[in-house]
Amino acid sequence: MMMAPPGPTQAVTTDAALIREVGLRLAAHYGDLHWWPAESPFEVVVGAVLTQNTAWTNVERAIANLRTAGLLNAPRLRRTPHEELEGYIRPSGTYRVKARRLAALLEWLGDDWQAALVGPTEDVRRALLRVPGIGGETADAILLYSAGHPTFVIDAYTRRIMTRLGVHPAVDSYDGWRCLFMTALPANTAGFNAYHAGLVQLGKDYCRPNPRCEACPLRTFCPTAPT
DNA sequence: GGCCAGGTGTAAA
DNA sequence: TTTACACATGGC
Repeated sequence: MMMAPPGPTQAVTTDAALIREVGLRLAAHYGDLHWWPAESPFEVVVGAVLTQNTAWTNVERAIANLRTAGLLNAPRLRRTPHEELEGYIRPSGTYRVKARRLAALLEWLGDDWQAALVGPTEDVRRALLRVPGIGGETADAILLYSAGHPTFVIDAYTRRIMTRLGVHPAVDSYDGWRCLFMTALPANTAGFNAYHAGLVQLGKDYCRPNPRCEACPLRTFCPTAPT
């Protein structure tokens, strides 16, 4: 990966070392997060699709609708008429698109959805990515948070935080970012879970679009933060 | 009121 | 191959 030559005040380090250091600081600040705001593994699957380009609060309303209707299980949700499904998930936005994507995913998963996610991580991941509407982030969120596979989830928070920290992948793509993290960190489900959870929390608490650098636990080695 | 949110696929340039 | 756009609701 490309490295800028260290400036006079910048410690000599690699992106990988920086990523590991960020992980330590996130853990020190937030503790060992095990996280996805869902009550069951199947909710993770549904939520992963519904949260595409959408605030989580809107996803919660949609999931609440499905829960009230008793549809938070694969066999029932899979057999729900399409227009009815659209109605339930409407609060999550882009609901026609998401209803179609959810239906395609449920169809691929089948009634025994957990069985469909068993196998070598990269094999299952490739299969998920062939489902229309399931891209890298959605696939990795399902694999990590619902099925316990050791894969790293890249999202808008991850990119924003790391970019501000001066970390850039060799290739600025989803897989480029994922490769950077998977290379830098030991392949460990709980570790990936806690790290990503910490990034999201940091992105909400401090590293917002308008950042609150003063109290950020990463400010001391973030080149973007005012000194 | 306008901007944006834990993306993805498609169609123009 | 890169860039732009559609999808759409609700919170700030």
